[in-house]
Order: sequence, then structure tokens, then C-alpha cells
Amino acid sequence: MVSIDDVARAAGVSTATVSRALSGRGHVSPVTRARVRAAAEVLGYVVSASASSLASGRARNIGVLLPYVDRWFFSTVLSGIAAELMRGGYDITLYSVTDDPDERRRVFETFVRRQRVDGVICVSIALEEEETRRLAELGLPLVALGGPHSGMTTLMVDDVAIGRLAAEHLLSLGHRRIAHIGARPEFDLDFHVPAQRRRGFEQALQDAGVPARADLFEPADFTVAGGHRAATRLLGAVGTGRLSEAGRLSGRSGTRGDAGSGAPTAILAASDEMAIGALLAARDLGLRVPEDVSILGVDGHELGEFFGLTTIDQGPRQQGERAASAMLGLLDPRRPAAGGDARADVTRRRRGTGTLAPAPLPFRLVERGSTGPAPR
Amino acid sequence: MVSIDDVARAAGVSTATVSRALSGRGHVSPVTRARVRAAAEVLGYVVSASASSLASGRARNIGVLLPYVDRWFFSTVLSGIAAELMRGGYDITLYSVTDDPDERRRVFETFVRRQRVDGVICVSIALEEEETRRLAELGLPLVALGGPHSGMTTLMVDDVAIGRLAAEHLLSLGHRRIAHIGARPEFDLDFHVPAQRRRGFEQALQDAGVPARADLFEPADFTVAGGHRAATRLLGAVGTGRLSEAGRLSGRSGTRGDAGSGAPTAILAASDEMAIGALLAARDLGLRVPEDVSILGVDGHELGEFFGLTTIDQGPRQQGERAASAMLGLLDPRRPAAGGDARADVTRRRRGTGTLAPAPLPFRLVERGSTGPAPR
DNA sequence: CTGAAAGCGCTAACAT
DNA sequence: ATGTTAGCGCTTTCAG
Repeated sequence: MVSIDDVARAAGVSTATVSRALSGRGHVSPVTRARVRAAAEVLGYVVSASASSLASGRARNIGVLLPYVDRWFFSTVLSGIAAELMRGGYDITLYSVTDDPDERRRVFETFVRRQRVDGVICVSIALEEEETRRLAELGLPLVALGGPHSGMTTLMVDDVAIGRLAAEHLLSLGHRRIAHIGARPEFDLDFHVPAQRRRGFEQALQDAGVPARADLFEPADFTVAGGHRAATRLLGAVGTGRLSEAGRLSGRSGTRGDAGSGAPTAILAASDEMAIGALLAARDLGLRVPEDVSILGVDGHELGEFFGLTTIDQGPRQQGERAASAMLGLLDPRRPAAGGDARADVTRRRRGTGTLAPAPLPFRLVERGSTGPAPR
Repeated sequence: MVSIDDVARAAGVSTATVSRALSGRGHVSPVTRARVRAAAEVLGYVVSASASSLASGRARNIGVLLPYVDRWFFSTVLSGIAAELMRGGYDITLYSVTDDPDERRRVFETFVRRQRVDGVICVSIALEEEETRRLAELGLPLVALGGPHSGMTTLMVDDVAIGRLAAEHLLSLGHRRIAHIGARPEFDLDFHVPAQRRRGFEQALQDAGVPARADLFEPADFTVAGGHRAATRLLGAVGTGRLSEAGRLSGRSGTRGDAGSGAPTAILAASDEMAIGALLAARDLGLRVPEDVSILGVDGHELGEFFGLTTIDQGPRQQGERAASAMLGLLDPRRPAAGGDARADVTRRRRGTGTLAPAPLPFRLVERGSTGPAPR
């Protein structure tokens, strides 16, 4: 392995100069710099991460903690983080944090404390007090996506507002009997995202003078199959959780279009995957979407486009990019706002804590045809 | 940050002893070991990755190169790798290798060479000669998932055999007019996986005396939408690429069940996502699955279960685990075979190269109802 | 079995 | 602008 000494010798300068020339810290004359660069190039020199890191305390590496890497939302967020961090010249070290207490302990007590990282990004992880303390002790920049969290820069989307926007969209189309597929309690982890969406949804209904009906809420598990089962139940049949050729109903019970009772004319699912299940359930029941029933999802899942699903897109990839960008900003406060300008939403810097208080993450309604006017 | 000296002082021994006691290298008396461990525990000591790595040359960190993190197959493989490596006490550093030449250069010339990693796992990456050389120069254990690759332990699934198994399954059900949705040339990258599946498929047809018909091949892009379009075309209508209520055909042209012409009675899609698109297309056309048309996918995608899709599962998560396990085996040859026994398939060790020649990765037919006997 | 001490390769004062 | 040099925190001979 060619070392800094080899380069120094080849360029006829000291190792300190090589270090300065290559890292850009401290002044080096243009000619010297060029000579050093050339020598390094020729020799194929690359600084040793461990040596540099040991001497400088900087690792050019960010730890990313997330609960799953193999779920759409998280892998999409991760791709955003990775792209942005790589642009900033940082490596990323992946730690998957499940809810297995032993594994978590290992991550927080050992892995993260090996001084391998310059900062930590937590994605959708509800930290216990102890864990928060451990992270804080590191004295490193911390960014969380999804919260609330105390003591760290937290990027959050306002899920109550999402629920509200969803309800308002459906209300504006004239729907009054709007069902909601939300989370079973055991899936309402991680900051109660589903519960918040539901709250916003019900608030908006109330504001519009439409009473939320308990029988129009159906809990599910955030999968396509779960959405299918829930929607089948809501739309008046018993679901199997599987796509089936059966069940083309000829008519519907209840007086469609009414205000107070009967089957729903619209369904809001708390995730796109459940919404897709609902879409398929409606079809299995012989219902037309959106003529007979409108279906609305939340997330911005890639499959939504194929299914013509109207959704509230929260842009997970962009969320990842923003989180990474916030981290880069914390690491180097003089860093200019990035291309996508992910720091535009950083409104004020809290005194002393090195923590940023960003504006909420954006989301938007994407209309694609699965929602329409309420049946007459 | 508490250092090794603090522990040494607290335990009343030298730093060398602390190092030995904690790392398990070299002999330490049980009492001393216990005392050191206790001191470390109390002080909350964790070795510094950079210092340890600089001194020992070991980083306890594996670099993972993959083309995408936000696609189902790759994120699933990654989750397998991460789980297994974490079990082995290794961190993982993620490098996404696109086909942008500049980014690739950065990864192979700089990132990977910072001596941050003890080994590199390449997932589905077709390396250029130059890149292979760069990796080999590292002198580190190298494992590839998907190949062929020269000079490194390569785990491969036999895609020709997959195509063959698929065809044989359909042939055994009496199908003779079998269509294939494969890759458009621009998607046939990375070792021509789709091309190989197609080859196996056509070989098996030939072996059965069923001539492959060029008009029953349809290229697509490995998405649900693409599969839908392709299947719509194969089944005799013009697809829109979107789920539509239209097109319930009343009858079919061609004499179903015949040997030499007419619409296909079965479709093999080269990926589950395309197969799902095909499934939906068949429904849109008013065809029953599998009574009118059988549909078979390849991969083992999580959505397959919901859609009742018969598939050839290649177990991507297990592939990741095996790759990681192979890496751990290379790093520590005395390491016992892992729980899942991912080294059972390592048949022989090539002389000198530190390279293992594993058996092909397994795959299996999972019947779920989307394939059935050919219509009479 | 344990300690002393020489690095590992680089960075950052401090000098010049 | 550049060189000298003292570490960064650990591992690993080499002695004992």
C-alpha cells in the first residue's frame, strides 16, 4: 500500500505538505499542489481512512440507523440518503435497528460508539431515553427523520395535516360516507403515524360537519393483502385476502349518496399498499373506481402510478436527501445550500445545541383517477 | 472518550493485556480477563475503530457494492447481507454503483481503497476489467453475488436452469403455446440474466418437441406496468399500461388448446413484477387465471403471495445471507459453518487464490394457483 | 501470562 | 508556504 511518505518523496516535499495539498486544509502553493497531486495520481495513493480518522477525528462516514432495509419506504429513503451523502464525499455505514432488545443494545452500546462515524441519521426509529442519551453522549451531529425526538435535528412530516388534506380532498368531491383503513394497534408504532393521519382525517370530517362513523374504520397491517381484506369488509362482503375471481356483486345494499348510513362512497387508506389492496377489492366486488367508490392512498409508492391511484405523496426519496443534506449542513455549517435546496426549510438554529429546527416536510396530493365525485 | 489506558489503569494491568483480554487474541489468565472486562464494562469502554484498524489492519467492516438500494430484489438481498454480517460482528458500508462512469471511478479508485473495509461483496455488478483489477489489488476477500466473475468467490443462480424448470412446469401441465415476457435489450444487463432464463426456457421447449415461436416472445422492462402491456399484447389486445375497466372481451380468437398457432395458454414472465402485470392484464381482458391462461413468474416477490402467483423463488434474502456467510468464511477460515449452513455449498477451495468455488444457488417452484392444466 | 515499547499512517500544532 | 514533530489509540512483537 502506497503511503503518504511515498508521495512526499516522489513529490520532493514533506508529508505535511502532501496532507495539506490533498486535503485542502492549510495553504499550499499552486505549483506544489499540482506536483503533489500528480505524484499521488501516478502512485495511486489514497489516504488511509483509519489513519486519517485517528489523527484528525474525522471519519467521513455517517451511520444510518433504520428499522428495515427491505421495505419500500425505508429502502427508498435510504437511496436518497446514500445519493446525497455520496455527493458530499461521505461513506455510509448501515445499522439495522429492529426491536430485538439485544440487537439494539449492541448497536447503541458498541457499534455506534466505535468512533467510526461523524454523525448519525435515525430513520423512523422511536428511541428510548437510554438510547437517546447514548447517542447524545457521542457528541456528534444527529439527524432524525420522523419524530418527535428531543435534542436532535428532526425532520418530520405533519401526518395530521396529511390526514386532513386527504379528508378535504374527498369532502370536496362530495363524499360524506368516507371509510378509513388505518393501523391495527400493533402497527401503530414509531410515533403513531397512522394514528395521527386518522386524527387529521377525523378532524377534517368534523370541521365539515360530517360525523366520523366508527363502523367505517377498519384496522389493517399496511400490506396489500390487509388493505384488500379491510376494503372487502367495508364494501360489504367477506374478504379472503387473496385476489379472487369470485364475488361480482350485482347490486349494493344501502342508499348510495346518502349522508348518514350505508356503504362508504370513498375509502382513505393510510398507506398506498393498503390502498392498492382496496382498489383490487373494489374490482373484485364489481365496483367501478372511482364511479362507485373513490380510493385514496398515502405515501407515493411507485406502484401507485400503474394502478392509477390518487395519493398524498410524501416523497420518501426526497426525505432521505433532506436528512442527508441536513447532516452535511451540521457537519459543515458553511456548506452552501444543496442543489435541491434541502436547507431552505431550516428556519432557525437553536442556540448552542448544534441542532436545527427545520420546517415540516412537504407532501402533496397527486390525482391519478382513483378518486372522483361522489355518486350522485 | 474513555481509552484503553483508562481501562488498563482501572484494572491494574498494561494496555497490552487489556487489548488481549478484550480481543481474545493471545493468552490472558481468566482472572485477569474478568477484571479487565469488568473495568471496561464499568467505564463503558469501546475500542476505537480507527485506532484498532490502523494498528491491526482489520476494520471489522465489509463494503457492499450494489446497483440500487431501492429496488425490491436488491434491498432484500441487502437485508440478508446485513443480518448475517451483523451477526458476525461486522459493520457494513454501502456503496451504490450505478453505471455513471464518474461515480464508478470514485467508488473503485477511492472509496473502496481507503482501507476501511476487510472485504467487498459485489451484488449483481458486472465489473469491467479495470474494476476487477482494482478490487483484486486490494488483496482482500471478495465475494460476488451474480456472475460470472474472474478471481473471486462467486455465488450464482443457474438462470438457464430456472428458465428450463419454468418451461417444464408449464409443459407438464399440458401447455404447448407458451409465451415469454423477457427483457428489452437495454434491460438485459448484468450478466444477461433475462437472456439466460429465456435460453433455458427455449431449450426445454425444444427438448419437448415444441418449437419456440418468435411471436410469443414479448420484451418488457421488468415493471408491473411493462408486464401488463406485454401480456395485453400477447393475449390479443392493445394495452394501455394502466389498470382499466375496459376490454372485457367476450370471446377469444384462435383455437385454444392447439399445438401450433393461436393465443398462448400460458405466459412465463422473467420476473414476478411483470408476472403480476400479466395477471392483471388477463383479468382486464376477462380471462380467468389459470383456467384460460396460466401465468408463471420468477423471483419470489413478496406480492406474489397476495396475487396467488406461482413462481420460481430464488430466495434473494437467503442469497444475501449466503454471500455474507461466504465472506465471513473467507475472513476466518476456521469459522464454523453458520446456522443456516451457508457454507455447505462451498465445495472446494481453489489453491492459493483464497477463492471459493461454491455450488450454484438454489431455487424452487412455488405453486400458488396461477398455473393450471392447459385448457382442454 | 504479562509488560514495555515500537510502530500503524496520518494530521496539526509549532517553527521557520 | 513548507518542514518538523508530537501524538491519535490501539496492536503486536519481543522480553521476561
